[in-house]
Amino acid sequence: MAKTGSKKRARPRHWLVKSEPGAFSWQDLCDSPERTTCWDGIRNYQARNFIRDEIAAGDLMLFYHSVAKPTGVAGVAEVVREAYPDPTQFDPAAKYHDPGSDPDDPRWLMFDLRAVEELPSFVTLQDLKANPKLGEMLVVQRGQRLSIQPVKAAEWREVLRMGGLQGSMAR
DNA sequence: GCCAACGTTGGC
DNA sequence: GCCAACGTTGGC
Repeated sequence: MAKTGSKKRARPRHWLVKSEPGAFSWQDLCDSPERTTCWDGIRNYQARNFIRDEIAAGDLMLFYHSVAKPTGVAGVAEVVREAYPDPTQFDPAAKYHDPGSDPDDPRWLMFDLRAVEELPSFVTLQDLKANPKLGEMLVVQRGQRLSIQPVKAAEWREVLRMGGLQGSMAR
């Protein structure tokens, strides 16, 4: 596993995380102690590899509501603790229990996420799809199910602009 | 509720 | 290693 400090790319990087608001919404994040939660339950290898290899403390994330009316980006969150083992994989009672994961070499990782700022105006998926500058953004691609997606710097700026957020975070 | 797209599993 | 079957995601 990558150790802290081994993630050498320029910081901060930008991401998009999906959550079904019926299970955990942007408001739920804001209402959490310290406006922070652990992002557990990731059981997809590509997303796991992002957590393990690329997501670092200080990275910023668009908090996206999937399976919602409407779907779209609700706010900006910050990674406040990077990759550590997701304990639910070892809990037989947990939905995300994975009996195949070795406690000495955990298969699944999580991180901690803190709400930073709500977008003054919610940016819907429809809005994103309608913006030609975002034509290559992963979340607008058909069939894109990855629950943690990298976001390019230009896309990040554009989404924040659309949501009415200017300033330092929009760099 | 429908169904397209995708990821995983398991037989061979 | 192939690929059909299955389960899940997620927009509509």
